[in-house]
Amino acid sequence: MAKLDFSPIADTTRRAEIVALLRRAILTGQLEPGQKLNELRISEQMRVSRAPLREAMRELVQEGVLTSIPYAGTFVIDVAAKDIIDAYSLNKVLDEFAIELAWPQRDQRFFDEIDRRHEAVKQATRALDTTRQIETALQLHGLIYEWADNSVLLETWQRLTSRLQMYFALHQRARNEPVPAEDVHETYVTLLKGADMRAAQRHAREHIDLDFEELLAYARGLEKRASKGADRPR
Amino acid sequence: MAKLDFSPIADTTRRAEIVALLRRAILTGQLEPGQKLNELRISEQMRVSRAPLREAMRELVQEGVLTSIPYAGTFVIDVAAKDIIDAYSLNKVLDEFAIELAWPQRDQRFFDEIDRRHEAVKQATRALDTTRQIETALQLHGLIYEWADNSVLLETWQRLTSRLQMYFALHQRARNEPVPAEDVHETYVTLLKGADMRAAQRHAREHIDLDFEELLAYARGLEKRASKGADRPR
DNA sequence: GACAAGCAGATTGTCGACAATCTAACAAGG
DNA sequence: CCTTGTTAGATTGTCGACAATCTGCTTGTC
Repeated sequence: MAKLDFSPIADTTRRAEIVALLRRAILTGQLEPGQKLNELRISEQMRVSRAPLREAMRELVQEGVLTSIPYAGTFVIDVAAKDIIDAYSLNKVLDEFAIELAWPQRDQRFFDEIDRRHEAVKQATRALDTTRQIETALQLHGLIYEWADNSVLLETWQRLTSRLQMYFALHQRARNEPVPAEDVHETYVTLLKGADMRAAQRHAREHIDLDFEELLAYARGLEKRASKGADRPR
Repeated sequence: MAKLDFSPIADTTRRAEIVALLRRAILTGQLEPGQKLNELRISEQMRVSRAPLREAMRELVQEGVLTSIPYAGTFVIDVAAKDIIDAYSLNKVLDEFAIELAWPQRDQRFFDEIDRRHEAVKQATRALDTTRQIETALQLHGLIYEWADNSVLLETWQRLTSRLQMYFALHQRARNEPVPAEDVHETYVTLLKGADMRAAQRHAREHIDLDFEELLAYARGLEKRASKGADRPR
């Protein structure tokens, strides 16, 4: 028998598709922070009943990108500067741990995959597709978590990533500029392929801090105009 | 005006109550790993329709204590030795981080609270209430996370805690013995109140490793009899 | 004009019924 | 005997309607 391994077939429930649609809308910033999600309106737009929509929303609430107030509504989470700081500082700690775990696990497939993902980032950058650029950059970053062989860690990082992606998307949307054309991941990739684990860990920190400053500035801007804005939860 | 701060009123949705009921049943081991949750049966027992029950299940799936396979069912997660190892090793890293963050935040309320929680553990131990003992011990442990002032970290730890509580409960149930009467938390509490942060971090690691060995032995037992057992997902 | 009571509309939470899918048992064919 | 096709039963996924709750406006009273 040919040794071909099939990937699991796609989820065929409406719920799963709704989750994917909503998540995408939130993480790309099409749904703004604080915005209320009207069940009836969305269910009509998607041509779905409210039951699977509500279940999907429940998932996203637990995922941390939505927040729900009984009998009031479900809202996209608000983004405060503190949230971004918190997420980033935790991300640093997790990164260091992930690199440590993944380090001895690196194999040929790892090196192939890192190049593949790096290439995807560069391609998205050239195409000026900011949304895709964020996605691919996070996927590149996620490689060490996938190789760390710690399911809980991977899960944790994926949750964290949801928010990071959202923050970055909001940031990009806000400044409304073309993204940097140079390749900021070159060093990171090189170090991950190298022999000095400590160096890789150190760089992960510094590299993160780089983007962080910009993002934080944006978050501070958010703080200021937090009072106005219609549809917000109390 | 008297400066009295009211606590938020209780959630009044059936969904929230169902989540609490199910979570408790799972975390105390009343629902065994791998067991299937029949929606119709449970909804009839709880005198609730399937809609809020299903929403509750969706939350618990995202929380990581249930797993769902479309059109097949929702199951209590299986516990493998690797899962316990993964959870614990991540817990170590998070503990170190939490202590670091919480350290400068310690105030009188912190010291009062740590004593209060420590007392609760001792009381549960004296009462031979194993379930409560696990709960209170984890609450004591969670103090540093609450004081760390990092919402993402706290959230992450709470998710992790769900599983730890489940693992411990299963362990206790399996060995079916009275719990140790001595106070294993004495040193931990003392160190957290002290002045040497590094020592506290070091102890957190070692203390964890202590319980860990026992738990892991139990997990290995689980591995062996993994093949049999009826109601399991594939 | 200020304020409380009450009403109307909109929205969320819950329900019971129906549709889609899976599982297991059985029959038919090689 | 093994494999494949069929079918009945059980279970999950989805729907449309109703109940509970919230919000904002109006009304009446002082």
